[in-house]
Amino acid sequence: MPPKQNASHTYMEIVRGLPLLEGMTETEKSALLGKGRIFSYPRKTALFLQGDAVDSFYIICAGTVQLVRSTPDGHDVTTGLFTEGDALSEKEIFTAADRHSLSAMAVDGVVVLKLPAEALKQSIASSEALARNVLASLARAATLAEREVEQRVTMTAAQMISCYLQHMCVAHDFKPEGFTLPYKKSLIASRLGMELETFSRALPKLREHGISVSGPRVTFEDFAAIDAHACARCSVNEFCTTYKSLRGSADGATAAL
Amino acid sequence: MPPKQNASHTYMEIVRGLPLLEGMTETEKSALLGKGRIFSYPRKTALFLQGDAVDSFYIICAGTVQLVRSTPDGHDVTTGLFTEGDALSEKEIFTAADRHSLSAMAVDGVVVLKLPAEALKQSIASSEALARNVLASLARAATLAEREVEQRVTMTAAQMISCYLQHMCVAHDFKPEGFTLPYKKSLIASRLGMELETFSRALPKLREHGISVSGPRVTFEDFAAIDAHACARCSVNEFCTTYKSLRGSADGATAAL
DNA sequence: CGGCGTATTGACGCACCTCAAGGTAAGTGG
DNA sequence: CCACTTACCTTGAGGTGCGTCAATACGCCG
Repeated sequence: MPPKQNASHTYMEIVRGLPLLEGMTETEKSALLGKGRIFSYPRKTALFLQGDAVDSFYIICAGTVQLVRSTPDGHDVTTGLFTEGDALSEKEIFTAADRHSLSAMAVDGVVVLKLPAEALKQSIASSEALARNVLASLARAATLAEREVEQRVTMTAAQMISCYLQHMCVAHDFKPEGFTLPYKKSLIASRLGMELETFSRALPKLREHGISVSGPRVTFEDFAAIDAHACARCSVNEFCTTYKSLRGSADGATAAL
Repeated sequence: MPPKQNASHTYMEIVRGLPLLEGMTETEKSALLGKGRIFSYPRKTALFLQGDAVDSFYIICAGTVQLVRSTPDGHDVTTGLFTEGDALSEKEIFTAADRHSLSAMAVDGVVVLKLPAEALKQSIASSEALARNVLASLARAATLAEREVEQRVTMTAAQMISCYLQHMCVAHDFKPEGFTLPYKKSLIASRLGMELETFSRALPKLREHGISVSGPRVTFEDFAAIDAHACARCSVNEFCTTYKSLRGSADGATAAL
């Protein structure tokens, strides 16, 4: 199923503003982005599949993409969820892997800017700013992945969920007083490397640790309890620092509940 | 305990030949390496500790370094083992993290070339070849870390050990017909994120899957069984491809046993 | 010899997986 | 409008792999 092409210009504007391109001159940006085109993928379709040639670089303009590996015994592992502003397959391009070892599936309707891998490589050679940004982005990805390994070893399911919800709250700029899960629970469970049943069973336990979840609705109720349960072990938690200032008022709000 | 300084020149020559510096001119190499100095660290001492400032880049000339995170509840997780030719703390330098979140411990006597982080950044800006190499190295690190997450989700302890031994065999250029473990078993277990007891108990099971381990001695006995047990699930396995040619003769050897 | 670091082995508990049976909620067709 | 389906989630019962604690064995060196 060939992806539909989309002529919209607004997406290009979104892309131009991304941190990944920060510091590049407008001419440099144009030189790079001019070589790309906007594509859209409907729900459940693949941007690329395990085994496909690595020839493109993707920047997500809208929607959510899931990276999945299908193991020979039929199990699927979601290795990452990416949304607006994220880039895809940088790693593969720079490791000089010629085939994808993961599939990228559109979780919902997805719009991407698709660039030839060569174009990215050329721009990196000519733009020092881009090189710096890509380096930083890869380094960040590597660090995050390493932390995930750690977490899986040291934390229980409930703690991982707690961490993930906090992370999500910051990343999507949700209000800690209450927000709705942006993905299906099964998708989140898969992302966290656990079974849906385990995920489901862990949610009620979270209430004892300061987070209440009913249906798709999440509320952070007791910041101190959240901290004690998960933050202390989770080193990647922007939540703690991000909402440190909030915490005074949030405690007040909790008292008022 | 301040690290001893070592005046040896031969280490510099090792470093000059590393893939990481491949493609740089001799002048570029000298400009970069001239800013570094050789240090040696005795067994059990720290190159840097969790919380230290990120100010240096390390290239290991000899020995083995263990990256560990100490969790608040006293558990240690080894996130990586690095040896001659590997680089340390690239990730931290390029994520612009100002503090180390892991400690680096010398497993045995370790000799490193220590460079100021700034020197590396400058050289990257001026040498396109170096920029490419560092990009590739980070991308590779990120990919490997992601694979590890996957493995931890999908594989049993025995399978992870099998994969690790195969990987080790290739990385250290050991003979598959028999080699001696280069690290203590407790270190390997820690690296694989499992308890020593679990590791110990898994070893006898490996015999049924084509790998026999007695004491520190490892022998790959049945390539087909190894494949069936671990390779099919382990996507990072250079072993399979590396020894594909060997396999015919190895099968012969197995038959002869 | 005794002490020390390292590895093996056993018994037990817990966290998670697996299979299976409801239970909602939204969409579909008559 | 209501039965029916489908997708998604919850809940229960039972199994298993790994962690934990504890006892024991092995190799090394003083």
